[in-house]
Amino acid sequence: MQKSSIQNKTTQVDNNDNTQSLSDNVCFALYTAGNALVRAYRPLLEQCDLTYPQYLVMQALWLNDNASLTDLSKETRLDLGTLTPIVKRLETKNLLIRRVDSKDERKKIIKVTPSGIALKQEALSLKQVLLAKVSITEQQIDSLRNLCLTLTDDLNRK
Amino acid sequence: MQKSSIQNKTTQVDNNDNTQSLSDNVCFALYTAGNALVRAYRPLLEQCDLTYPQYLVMQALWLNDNASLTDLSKETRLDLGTLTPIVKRLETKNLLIRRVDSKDERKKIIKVTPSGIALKQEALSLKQVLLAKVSITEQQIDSLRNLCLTLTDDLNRK
DNA sequence: GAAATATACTTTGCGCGCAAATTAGTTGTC
DNA sequence: GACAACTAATTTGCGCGCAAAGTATATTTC
Repeated sequence: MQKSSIQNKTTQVDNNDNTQSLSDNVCFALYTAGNALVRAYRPLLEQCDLTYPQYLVMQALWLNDNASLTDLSKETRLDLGTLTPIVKRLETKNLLIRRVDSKDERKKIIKVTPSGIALKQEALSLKQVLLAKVSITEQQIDSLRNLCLTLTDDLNRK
Repeated sequence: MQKSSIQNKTTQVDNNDNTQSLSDNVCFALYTAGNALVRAYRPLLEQCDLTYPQYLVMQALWLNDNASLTDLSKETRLDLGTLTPIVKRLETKNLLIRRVDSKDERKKIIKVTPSGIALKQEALSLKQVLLAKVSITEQQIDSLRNLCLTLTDDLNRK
């Protein structure tokens, strides 16, 4: 249920810190991998004129069009304050339109345009290009994915 | 050596995309976990008056003081253009000083101050607080760490 | 030893990511 | 139907993260 005692391997009282380099830290590894991912995606997504977060939003919409901003926020796990300007930029690129929900005028309904739909195939194929650079097995990728999802839920809890 | 053929499970030519939600993507999972990590660390690091990247830099220095900016950049995997302002902020917080290397006046040597050293114990203990929220086993954490490191190397290669 | 090349760091510009404050519309309570 | 409480989206402020351009010092080449 809870983490086991954290100081049973050394005689030092407080510093059970066997860290020799930052790479010994999950946190660092995770943080760095996230940065590397976005960096690696950048030149690929450039040909679609998208940033990675913009790409995420488009993916969410390709799966679930006509979502409200709040819906998108839940799906992408991005803050509303982050999402608003991203969606606005995608609108100026003509990939989606935002209209007020007539049933609830606080809500904005986001709808992909034909241009936005046209981008789908090309953009989604980039994932294969990226994964081709990766040496780990599909099983490991799956394991990585699940560990990340669990960790995210753990960290978001309370 | 290389990824196996990518279209042998479906009859569709191009869209072997069985994605039902963003969570089916490693990339999304990784990106989200990185964000969740920084978000979860924020309130903890607040009592040290550090951001997560600033914390990373301090950790690097606690392990290896008197490093040049380029050394720090390699250790933290952060761009020099990212690092410069971070280190400046840490200097205004009196946690480190920057001085020009007398042997090579292009280099800046970064040295932790006594205040910076005094922060070490408290700051490093925060990791336990964070990990206590996490439900995955130590083995899984280790596996996650290694997968992230491998992935990072893969993505940074070429 | 002057010119070309390389290296170390800084600056600029832009897009996040998010906490906090704000605006506007909706629902609940009386 | 007025007022309070809530919800949806926007705005503001700040610190990244990094590509690209700029500045200064070192090294190489001739």
